[in-house]
Amino acid sequence: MKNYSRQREEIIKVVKDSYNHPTAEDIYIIVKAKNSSVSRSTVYRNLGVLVDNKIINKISMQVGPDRYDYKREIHNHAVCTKCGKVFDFEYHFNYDDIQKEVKSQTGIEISNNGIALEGICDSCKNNI
Amino acid sequence: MKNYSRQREEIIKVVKDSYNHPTAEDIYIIVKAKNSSVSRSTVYRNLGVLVDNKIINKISMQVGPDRYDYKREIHNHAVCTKCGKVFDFEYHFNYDDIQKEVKSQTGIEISNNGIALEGICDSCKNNI
DNA sequence: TTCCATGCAAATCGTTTGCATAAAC
DNA sequence: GTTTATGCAAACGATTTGCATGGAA
Repeated sequence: MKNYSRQREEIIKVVKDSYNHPTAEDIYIIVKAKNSSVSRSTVYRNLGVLVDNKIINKISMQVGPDRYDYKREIHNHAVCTKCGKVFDFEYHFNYDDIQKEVKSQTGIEISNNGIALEGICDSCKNNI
Repeated sequence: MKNYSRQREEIIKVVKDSYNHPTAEDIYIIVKAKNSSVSRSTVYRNLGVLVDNKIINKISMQVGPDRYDYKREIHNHAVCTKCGKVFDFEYHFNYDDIQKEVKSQTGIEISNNGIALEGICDSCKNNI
């Protein structure tokens, strides 16, 4: 990350303070509401930079726009493939062992971000 | 799934015969090449139906279009977040226990599709 | 003869890009 | 003063939709 900018600071703060896996648009709205001017492209550009610098995670979705998550302790995600809601959950995966296995079988060096699983949430299951 | 159609049959066959996690566009090209006429919308519509009917899986990507995978034995995916390539790998996760934990912590009923992990593949790591 | 699926083109959604201006260092 | 970031609007890629037509039960 090169130059400081007010916008970038604001964006980081918003993601850090959001515990609900906001979308780029969510973040844009919140930053604007704080009477700080930003443009959508600045939000997208900075989210990209922050992901590259491993300050935040990007969660890609089966439905709807991508979501972002500030990196704290490792935790896992359960994503609803109907409505796109994201929940955190705890589970003791053996990350080191998994990492080693994946590396040897596929060559992929997995990022230690927790594991994302998919399914259908309660309210989606009932509202059909 | 309601009515049979030649196009749907072709699409299923193509996904079943592809072991490289094709995109909707890939599938469209292949079906057309078999001199069967299809439109892109038919491909997208049928892929949606097939996912809903749990005949195929949809893999959502951090980069590039979604990919599809015919459902066979359970296996896991390792996805490169730079180039979007998808690799299969084997690992003995305790799916039942994970499923139970996720359900009780989040309310999400996870689909038994294997687990997808993300990272950077060998060739992307070297080409920077 | 009703219902469902197709094909086309237009529309939509999320995101990226080019370019001129402004701010950081 | 050179580099890097911004804002705007336009472009883009992937996917969805409306509507008229064709095929299946």
